[in-house]
Amino acid sequence: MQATAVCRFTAFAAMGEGDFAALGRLAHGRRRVARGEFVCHEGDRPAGLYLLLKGWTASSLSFAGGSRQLLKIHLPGDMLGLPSLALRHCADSIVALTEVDLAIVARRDLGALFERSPRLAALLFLIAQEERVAAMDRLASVGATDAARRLAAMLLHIHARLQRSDDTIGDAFDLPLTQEDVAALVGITPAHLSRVLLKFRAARLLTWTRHRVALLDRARLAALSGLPVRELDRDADWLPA
Amino acid sequence: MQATAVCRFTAFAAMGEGDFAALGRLAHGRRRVARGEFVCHEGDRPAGLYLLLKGWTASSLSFAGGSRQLLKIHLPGDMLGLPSLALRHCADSIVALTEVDLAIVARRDLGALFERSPRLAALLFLIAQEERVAAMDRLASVGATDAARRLAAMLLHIHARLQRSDDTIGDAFDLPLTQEDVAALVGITPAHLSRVLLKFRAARLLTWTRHRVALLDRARLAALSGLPVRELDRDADWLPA
DNA sequence: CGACTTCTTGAGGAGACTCAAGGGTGGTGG
DNA sequence: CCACCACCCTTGAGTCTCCTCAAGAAGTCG
Repeated sequence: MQATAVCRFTAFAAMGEGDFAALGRLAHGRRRVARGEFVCHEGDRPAGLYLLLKGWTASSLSFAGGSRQLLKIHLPGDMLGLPSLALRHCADSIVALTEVDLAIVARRDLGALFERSPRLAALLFLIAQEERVAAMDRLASVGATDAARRLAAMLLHIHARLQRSDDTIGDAFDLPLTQEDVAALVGITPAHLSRVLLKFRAARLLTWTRHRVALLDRARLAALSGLPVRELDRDADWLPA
Repeated sequence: MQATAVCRFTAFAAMGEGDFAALGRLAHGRRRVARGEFVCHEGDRPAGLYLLLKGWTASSLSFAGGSRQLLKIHLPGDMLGLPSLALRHCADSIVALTEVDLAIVARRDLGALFERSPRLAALLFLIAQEERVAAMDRLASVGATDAARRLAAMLLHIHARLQRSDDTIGDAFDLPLTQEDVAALVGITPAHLSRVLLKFRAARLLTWTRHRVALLDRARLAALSGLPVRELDRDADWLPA
């Protein structure tokens, strides 16, 4: 089990030795997915459950007519397939944006986690709530703000998540998405995204070359986005011991 | 503990006697909120945790400039305040759309649930994932479709949820939202909503008088929405016993 | 009945879309 | 090492959805 995965859990509370061990036992087996390949398709029958170890994936939902919405970018440490756990058919398609390494998690083992490691289960529950907050923020951003604000919010969110697992990245990061992907993520067309980027560059808010992005003025981007910075509750004292 | 709340849990798997009892012990105390009053405000310090017993509430996020996005409509049986459990400050504001009865849930008792009723905890986890799917669907709808499609998706979703707790409602239901609220929910302006409704009525898709809505042709509305019908996994066999 | 909220409708405008063409950029193979 | 190709990004023109602002109609409640 990787450090980036563990830190999602320890973000909320300290873990005991037994919890670390139990978390390590959760995953059995590996799966490698090449860039552009799908981890699963929406509508597929049983959903696999994975921990993303290396690389980026994106989950998306397609509409008749060819339009699609990118729902979320998954980074190392994220669990894949959890929402579809509640359904008969996969809710979303998950595509590998880079070469990806997955750790396979069996449903039974997840069930056993709830039985044997209540504290860990509660932490996993908190991670799910954190994901809900992120989805709520994105919904608000997409539903109530214009393209520039959405883009600012999205870039800041990805940057903040990258920074959580590596606080040495500074303002710049590699973004293995095409502008078509980014447009599908913020809910605009690639052509319009290109125009918005033109303004951002002119305002010295960022640089964006190929797959490298540098956020030159995060404070102004944050103000533009209109979203508050979300602080995690870093010592949840109500959790079982 | 009300039947409508229990059925959110039993939707995924059967519960034992002990589970029913544990669920009943989860709530202590009641809170009544008048229509238009807030259960909590975004940015507030500690988030209360509630089970909605009676009435409707809406959670929303506001932006500078006065625009707001309604994130979710809560119906009886829904838990309130869970996403903010992961944060230092409340993520969303929750307002009572009708007179509302809440059951108060203490964080400690939630923690104890994970410790003593692993099966119930896993079911609560599944409910959280179900909420994530709903949020994903709404994000896709708002990000990738036009006003008519969004409205169709939203109405069908609320209807389906109402039908889950009362399968005698038929096609019609009371909707305690103003058109301003509905507009904020689907991410358009009230003026435009009014125009979209005009078309829907002309196409005999629905009737909409004051606070009463009848979906005359749900099949066409569903096709219009572009979203698949989500079927819950009705016997999750991986859960702890 | 009167004040208020909510809904409808109009005119004008802005943000974002479509379609299309042109120019980079990186990768691949000769 | 260079040429070619595929993909990606940019930019333009025209259009449409949706917004803003505003006024009037309709419904609701005291």
